[in-house]
Amino acid sequence: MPMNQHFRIAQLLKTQPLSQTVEIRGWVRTRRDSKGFSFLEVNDGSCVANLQVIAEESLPHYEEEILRLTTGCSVRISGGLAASPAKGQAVELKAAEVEVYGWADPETYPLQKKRHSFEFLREITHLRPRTNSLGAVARLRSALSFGVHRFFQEQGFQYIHTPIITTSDCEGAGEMFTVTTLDLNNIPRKDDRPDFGKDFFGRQASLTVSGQLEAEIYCLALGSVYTFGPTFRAENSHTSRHLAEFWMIEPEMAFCDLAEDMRMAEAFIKYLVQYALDHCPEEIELFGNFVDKGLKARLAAVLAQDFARITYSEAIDRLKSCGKAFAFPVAWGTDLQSEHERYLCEEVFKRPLIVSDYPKSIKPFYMRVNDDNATVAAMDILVPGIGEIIGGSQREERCDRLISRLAELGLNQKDYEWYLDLRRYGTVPHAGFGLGFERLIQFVSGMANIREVIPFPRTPGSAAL
RNA sequence: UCCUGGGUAGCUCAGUCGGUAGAGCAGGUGACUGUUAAUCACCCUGUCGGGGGUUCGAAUCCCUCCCCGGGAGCCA
Repeated sequence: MPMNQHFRIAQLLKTQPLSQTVEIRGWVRTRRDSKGFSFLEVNDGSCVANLQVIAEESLPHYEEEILRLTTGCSVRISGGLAASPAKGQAVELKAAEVEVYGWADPETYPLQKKRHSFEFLREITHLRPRTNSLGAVARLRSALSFGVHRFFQEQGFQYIHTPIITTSDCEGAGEMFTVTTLDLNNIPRKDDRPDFGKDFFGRQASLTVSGQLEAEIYCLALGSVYTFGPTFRAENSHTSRHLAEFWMIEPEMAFCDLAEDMRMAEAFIKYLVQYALDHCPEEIELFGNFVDKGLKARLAAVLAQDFARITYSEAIDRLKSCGKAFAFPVAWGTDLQSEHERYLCEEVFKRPLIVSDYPKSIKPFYMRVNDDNATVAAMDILVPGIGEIIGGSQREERCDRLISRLAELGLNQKDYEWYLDLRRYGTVPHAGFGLGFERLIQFVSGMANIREVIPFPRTPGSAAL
């Protein structure tokens, strides 16, 4: 029994302490009346299942209170747990006492005893976790968060808190949100531009788009590290897989090359899928039944097979020779388009796919240049239905190569001196990747829209609560 | 930002050729019932996204604005 003196329904259903007096606290999902008594379905958020409560008419306030209970009312109920005589549940609670904490006027309470569209539920951000599906997502998210930490802790990684407010731009990651305390009605200017010298930090600061560069610092001191925190992109993206605020996991490993990076990433995803199946079987069952019929088979397939692997150059050859007409032309040196990735991942390989060794011209400065001097040691992991879920690379550890890459890309070396120091002093081969946590939850749950897998989605034009 | 589909009852939607609106679910009342998406009967609910225009007459046609979904780009 937990410290707060009442049973959680999840535990109750698991242990089934028959003929004991127990007390539950939760919210009424539905009420059905029968001759002489009522059935109450109570959910306390601990699991998908409700507990069926039998409330006899002999209970005090039966007419005035119990017969008025509707979806959403909060209650405390104590009584004896008994085997249920009817099908549908193993046990039920014979109420001896029912106390109503709060009513929920059925005329105005938005949640009804029926299925709602996810679009509608998005409009009631503050009530949607009370539904079966969004509650299940919340539990899955919590479990997977813990699973992330467990994986890395088991592997000897250290958890690093990289800054949320940053003054370094992880080039190529996307548009940044500026953090400022300047008076927006009267912005000080210098040389016809805002004078960030007068701002809070004495320079322009932003919300982080990636903790990678900072994680490298600790990687090159502690060996293997990871970050897990909020990340912000000010892109005007209107899709089912982009958020302006999302959570990213970024491991960074010293003495590690791209091959090992890919092995680690594959093992990580498989670990989390297995973790979800082990710790959230009822939630996965629910998603499989109501959200995505093919979910369970797909997750099983992910665990059973190795991820497919292909280099960028091989991918280009494959796309060119497949005879399929694409809206965007296929040419070496240009980025793979969504349709190309989907074709390879969903039609050719039909499983997660790792594409590696992209042209250096389309990748950021920090990726390690391969011996061909044309490609870099980068990799993306694509999964069916979602697309890119991981992007990673071996980092350029050779100081002279890094300096020439900065110059090639027209970046100011002065801004990266600290980063270059990591190569000047005791440099080591190292690699890492970034996993979009919400995309992972989408993949594991089958939820089609990323706005359903984060409690409070932030997208262009929308930041409720 | 571009392409595309939408906005009608609390929710999900239908609405023909332009003639001021309907179903299912939810809700209310009653009946029945160890029920479990309960069942049956009856009842209630509308600024048809906003504004403008065409017309005798607009949910329907035209213009415009707002909002939402899906796709693309960008990426995780």
